[in-house]
Amino acid sequence: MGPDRIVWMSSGFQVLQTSESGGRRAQLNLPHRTVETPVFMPVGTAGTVKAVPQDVLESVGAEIILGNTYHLYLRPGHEAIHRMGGLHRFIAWPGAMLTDSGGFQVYSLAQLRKVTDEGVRFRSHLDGSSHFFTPEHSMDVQIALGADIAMAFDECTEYPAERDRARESLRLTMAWARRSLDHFRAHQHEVPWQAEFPDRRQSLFGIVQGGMYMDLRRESAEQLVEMDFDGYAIGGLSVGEPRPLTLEVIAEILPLLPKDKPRYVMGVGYPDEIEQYARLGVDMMDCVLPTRAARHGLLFTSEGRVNIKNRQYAEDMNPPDPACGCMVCRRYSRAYLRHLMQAGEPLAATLNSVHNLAYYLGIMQRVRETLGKDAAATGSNAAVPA
RNA sequence: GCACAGGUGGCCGAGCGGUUAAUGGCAGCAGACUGUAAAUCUGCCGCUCCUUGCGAGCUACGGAGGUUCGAAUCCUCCCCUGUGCA
Repeated sequence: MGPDRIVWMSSGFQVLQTSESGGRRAQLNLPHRTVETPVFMPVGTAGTVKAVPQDVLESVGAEIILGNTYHLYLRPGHEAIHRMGGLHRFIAWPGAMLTDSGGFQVYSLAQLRKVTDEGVRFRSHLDGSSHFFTPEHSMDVQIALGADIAMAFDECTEYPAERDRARESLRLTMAWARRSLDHFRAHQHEVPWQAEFPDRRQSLFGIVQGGMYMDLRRESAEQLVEMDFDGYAIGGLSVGEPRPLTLEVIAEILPLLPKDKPRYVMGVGYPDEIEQYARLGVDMMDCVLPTRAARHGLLFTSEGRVNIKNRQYAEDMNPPDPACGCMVCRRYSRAYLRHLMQAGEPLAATLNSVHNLAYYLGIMQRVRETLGKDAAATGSNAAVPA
């Protein structure tokens, strides 16, 4: 049995082909560009995919990158960015962007925050100053930044979490999802580029939580679908749980999400994981791993992981990945990359990151090709009106 | 030549009579990293052996002696380095 030919259409999302395993080849039409999915999104928290210039991101095939509400609010400030024309213009990135809501920081900055129903009080990791984030505030910041996609303000539940804790955390996330959506709908026209693209609109995605409790997860998905977001994310994964469990949650929840809207698994993963999830029907993923690991000397290659700092590469004049055609592998040797790491040269971070991103994006490219070989013909960069 | 100050494990540098194979830092070796408080963090880092253990032995704080139950730490002589004065 070949892949079925059912095509799902929605405002900004066209599913071109769906495979037997559930994987979808689709196009996501966003205000700043059309993104081919399944897609991997490099993380650019503070307005930069660390160590990689924007033009290089483009040349390795990045179509959409992330920014972070919390970090950009603290510095340089969302209002300043709005005054400068929005995040795209500020960072000179004409492609698509997505901003995370700050929900992950509720998790990662656990030592620096206090959560109440109303919102979260953070102590800035930069200067210790106090800041109160509510769903409404997160929306205001994300609208001011003006990414193509904003995320609901959620609480990324830690692992392990007792059932009561996960339920309470989910209750908060669901209430915040409602408030996020209401505030977003009332203010989404205030994006900095609205005058430039009057017929395009920013999207808001809801985030499924529920810890590792499948019934809570299901409940979360159902409630979010009821609220009718532009897309749906599965959050709270890869926070330390066993990998089979991650897969179980994804496989269980994906079918509950609308087929005609993008599905995004947040914060994953290793190369084999993103391929696996994409073939299962995940349309979007993001992860700091390719860039962070790169800065730490870990390269992902067709031959597996290569810790380029290892002595064995000291005089290895082979390319980092012989099977890779990226601009780094075409030009530089393992020996040189190791030398740059050893010497603490900033170029090491750049070259390693470029390779890893090229590798990740190459994986997704291949997955897209095998999911729908004839999909490209329908491709178009025209944005679809709301 | 005289006067000070010094000579500590690959390097820098603590220790100044006993939990010292010797604090730290760097360098080195390896590991971790999953909606970025991360160019970070963790482990190892004198030699040998094994029953791999808060194991055994050996060697070590410029050199040689000495004092002491015990010395990198105190004393004597010698060698060397830096600074100042001749």
